[in-house]
Amino acid sequence: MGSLLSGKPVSPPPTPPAGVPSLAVKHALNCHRMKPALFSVLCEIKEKTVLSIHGIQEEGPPNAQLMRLDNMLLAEGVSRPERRGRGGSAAAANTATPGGCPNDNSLEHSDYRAKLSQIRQIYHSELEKYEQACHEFTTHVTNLLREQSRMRPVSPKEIERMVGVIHGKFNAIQMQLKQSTCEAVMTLRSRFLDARRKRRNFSKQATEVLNEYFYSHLSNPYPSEEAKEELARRGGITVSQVSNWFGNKRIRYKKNMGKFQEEATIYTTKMAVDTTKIGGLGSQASCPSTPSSGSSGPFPLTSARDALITLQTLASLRPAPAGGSLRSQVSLRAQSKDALGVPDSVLGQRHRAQVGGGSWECAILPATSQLPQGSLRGPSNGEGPTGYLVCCLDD
DNA sequence: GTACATGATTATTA
DNA sequence: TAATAATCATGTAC
Repeated sequence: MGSLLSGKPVSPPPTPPAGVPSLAVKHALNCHRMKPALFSVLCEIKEKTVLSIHGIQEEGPPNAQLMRLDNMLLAEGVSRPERRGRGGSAAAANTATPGGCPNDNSLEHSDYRAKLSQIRQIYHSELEKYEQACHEFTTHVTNLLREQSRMRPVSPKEIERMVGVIHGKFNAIQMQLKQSTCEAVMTLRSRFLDARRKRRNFSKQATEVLNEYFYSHLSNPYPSEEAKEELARRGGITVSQVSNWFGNKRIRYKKNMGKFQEEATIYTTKMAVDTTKIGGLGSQASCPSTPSSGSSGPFPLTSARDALITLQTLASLRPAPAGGSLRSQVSLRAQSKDALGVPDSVLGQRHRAQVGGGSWECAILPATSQLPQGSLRGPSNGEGPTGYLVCCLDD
């Protein structure tokens, strides 16, 4: 019960104005002769009211949702202050990147960590603001009640209860903050996981490595596990991605071979040139080994492959060691343009490569083209060839 | 916005 | 169990 203040007779304010009563009014109230009696009545009413409210607002069991939120924020590393190590989810993300491009993982992880850190900072900053506001407001209300206790019965218990109410209100705000923080973390996590599932085009190098293998093993484009591992290593992708790629490629190639003919020619010619560049000796130096090289099945030997093999064989030849302007020309197996299965667009495209002291020039030329003096080209196969694969070796 | 390319996923098959 | 075929979902060029 609040202490009774000595009252003196005073006339009550006729119609209290809105807002805080003036000092004169306060003084008049304090000095009113009826104040003690009025005060005791007020105290009785207060006591009943407080008890009833207290009964209603009795603290229930710990808020399960709040506990869940707290646990989650703790698990996500948001509740804890900024630290150097990875958060729980970030650590989990580090170990769960199947099929993703390893080259991008660190970037993705750092991005994830940066965003998580941002969320953590915002959370702690807001939390601090709320705590400060709560403290200020509690102090303000407490002081106000203490001051009011001079005019009306305000027990310490009531002040305590009011503080509890204020804390409850601020806790509700805090819970909203925690909830929105959890949502932000969840969104971030789902985006991160989606990003790992998201399709990304392979790098040019990876595509080239895979295509080179595919077109150089067109008769049997089924790389062994070792070959897959090698291709994965060279392309900076995973073995399963290599498997996926070959699965897709085989099907799409079979479905529409015409569409891939130009690509096949480009790669076979490129491969031939590359082979000569590295001084290949007939081996498929730039390609991982193939498990078998059968020519039957759904991928029959194509003319392009024939051409490649021939070129690779040619690569084993060397310019004449003797000085001078010896010009060696080598003929390839005769192939008509149609038999080669090349589109007109690649006719005439030349590819040069340095080999030792000389250079190769490979091209698929129209049958009618003027070849350099001494050049050899595939003899006519009697079917009216319209193009030849030609390779000249200069000294 | 649309069409096409392409990597990934899934159900089926040998 | 690996390959195939169909399909999904996203990237990219126009």
